[in-house]
Amino acid sequence: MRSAEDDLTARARIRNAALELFGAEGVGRVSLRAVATRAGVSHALVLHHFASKEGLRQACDEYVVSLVRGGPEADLGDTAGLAAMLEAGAAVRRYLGRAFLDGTPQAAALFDEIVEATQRWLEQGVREGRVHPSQDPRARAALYVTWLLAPLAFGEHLARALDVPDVHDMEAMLRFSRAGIEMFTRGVFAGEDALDAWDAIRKERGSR
Amino acid sequence: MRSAEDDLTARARIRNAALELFGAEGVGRVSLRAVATRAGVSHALVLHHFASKEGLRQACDEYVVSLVRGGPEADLGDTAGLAAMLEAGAAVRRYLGRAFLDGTPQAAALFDEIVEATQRWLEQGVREGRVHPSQDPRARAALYVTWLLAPLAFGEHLARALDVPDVHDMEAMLRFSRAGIEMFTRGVFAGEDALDAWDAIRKERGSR
DNA sequence: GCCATGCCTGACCAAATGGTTAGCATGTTG
DNA sequence: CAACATGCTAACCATTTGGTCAGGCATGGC
Repeated sequence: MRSAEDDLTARARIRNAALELFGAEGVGRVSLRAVATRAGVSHALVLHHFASKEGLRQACDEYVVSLVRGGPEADLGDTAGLAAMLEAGAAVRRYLGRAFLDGTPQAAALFDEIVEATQRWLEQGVREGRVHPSQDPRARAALYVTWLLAPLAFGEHLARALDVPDVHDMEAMLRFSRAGIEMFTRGVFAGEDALDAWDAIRKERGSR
Repeated sequence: MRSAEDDLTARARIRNAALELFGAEGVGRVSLRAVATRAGVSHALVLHHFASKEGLRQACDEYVVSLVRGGPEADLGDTAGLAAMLEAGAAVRRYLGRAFLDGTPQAAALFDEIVEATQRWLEQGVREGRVHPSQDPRARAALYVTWLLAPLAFGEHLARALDVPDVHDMEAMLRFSRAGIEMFTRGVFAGEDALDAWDAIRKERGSR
């Protein structure tokens, strides 16, 4: 791993080091010195390249987001575009999870893009009869994306619940993606009770 | 709000202040001094009561978790137990999201509990015919919980996608919970294609 | 009155932090 | 060769940080 890192420019090495540390500990708990040490450079060089800690953080954001964008946006079909995100290294995933929680502008933009693409994809599916229509396509797309992204934030706990070392072991992914597809295909609830209950609440509130 | 806070013990006031700040900014970026100022006490008192920053953080964890546990665990039916979590103040929600991401022991234990209760509840539903059976009940329960918890981590983005100021406005909750129930009731995909595709991948991998 | 106890603070400390500056190599270009 | 940009560092700085300590100020029991 080190040997693979050695031929990267110092700038890239610093960015990678920051990515790992920020992802693992949270931006606030990581000092520029720690980043520098991990990248094998002086802490002044970090500032030289990124001007400030905030600058470094933004660079990380942009880099990660560009990693996820990767291919053409149009192929965000199914879990495809999202898969790229989930297949990234553990460090990148943790970083992304934090970026979403912190609500950095880049993460927000990325989220919006994904929702947009997903909504188009779902509506395309509706037209082709592969996807059920929804009363509120926008809300469904947003929530759908949220669900697909959820393992980013809860991966560690998911892994523990499934009793695997890492959610992104192929074995684990297969297992819980199966559960996900199952729910997306057949739903969870057998009857319409929950929907009816919701409608009742809606009506009650509407009449107040 | 101040007047409501005034009659709390200083210890509680400090804890609440920490909760808000930690949730909003992340533990690493919040200083004990900032917490003290917000609570209207000296920063020495924070240490006096909680011994260290880590102590304060643990106290927050325990408090938040106790809030969520609230009622008897058995009534974690449907979204009930989870609703408590989602209905908590924005600050508590953000804090929880961070706690899950950071993987604090208390958060991990809470997650495990919820998964356990949810699995029992789902299996009960299966026996009563209200819930579809699953090939892998454990994985389904874990993923289901993850999905219900997802708004904790992505609430801000969800709100933006739905164009509401806060995901927990009643209006917004009704809207996206409807979408969720829709998906949980009817699924998303109309055919079994995705399931078949998964089985194909499974078979291919298994034969390698 | 007086001492004990619990809540609370100001002053202090060593360490760490983000950031600046001057300067050292190492090319590269005229 | 001189001039100059580039990548990099050591030394330094002001500020902030988590944490300690001695003591103030109530309250209440004796």
